[in-house]
Amino acid sequence: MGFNVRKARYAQTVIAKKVSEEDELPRELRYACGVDVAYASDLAVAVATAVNYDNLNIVSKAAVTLKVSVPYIPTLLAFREAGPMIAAVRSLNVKPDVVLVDGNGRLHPLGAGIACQVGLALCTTTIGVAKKLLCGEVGEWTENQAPVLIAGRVVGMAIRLDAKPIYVSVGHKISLPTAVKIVRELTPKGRGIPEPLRISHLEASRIARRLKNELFL
DNA sequence: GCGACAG
DNA sequence: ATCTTGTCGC
Repeated sequence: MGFNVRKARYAQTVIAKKVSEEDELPRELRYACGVDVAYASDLAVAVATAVNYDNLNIVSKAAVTLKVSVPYIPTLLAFREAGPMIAAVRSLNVKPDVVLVDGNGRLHPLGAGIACQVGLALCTTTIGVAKKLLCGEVGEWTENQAPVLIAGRVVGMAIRLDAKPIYVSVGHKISLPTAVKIVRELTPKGRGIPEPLRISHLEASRIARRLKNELFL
């Protein structure tokens, strides 16, 4: 049972139409979450970290380990990592108001990155945060941010909180301006990435390394 | 056909 | 993403 690239691409065209770029967040944000995935051979370790929006203190952290068989194919990342990510967020003890996903949202060839897929599945507000540009061209920088365009359309924003820029895009139920604002508020000075994502990344890496040593993977 | 390509 | 120690720098 191999992975069907053609069907996956078709699914993305359907997903792209269902994404909402309207702000549908509560007035006051209480919990923000960050999800990331690390690997130990074919075992995907997804970690979701929920923090208090105001002080960034951790309120809940959940890890899920699942065997994955879908290969990593650029633009089709969601079919490999969305499942573990969704399971991790669902394992949290709190329901986050917004979920930051390690990867892109609308900043994708078909406007259906992993953040969109996770948002639709959880029916929650999501934001895509990538460390490297997948596609598109970076426009003119204004202050510390520049739009990312695909065929003249703004699909994301490159923002530099420190040295290297990160790429923010709409996942689901949020507008790009609001997404950028939230990413900035969740990124402490000196860190170049939102705190809940940084914590999830470190935790997932630690767990993956433990699995390799203990299970000889 | 050629080159690029989130994690 | 992962394979990998020490080392240069703030």
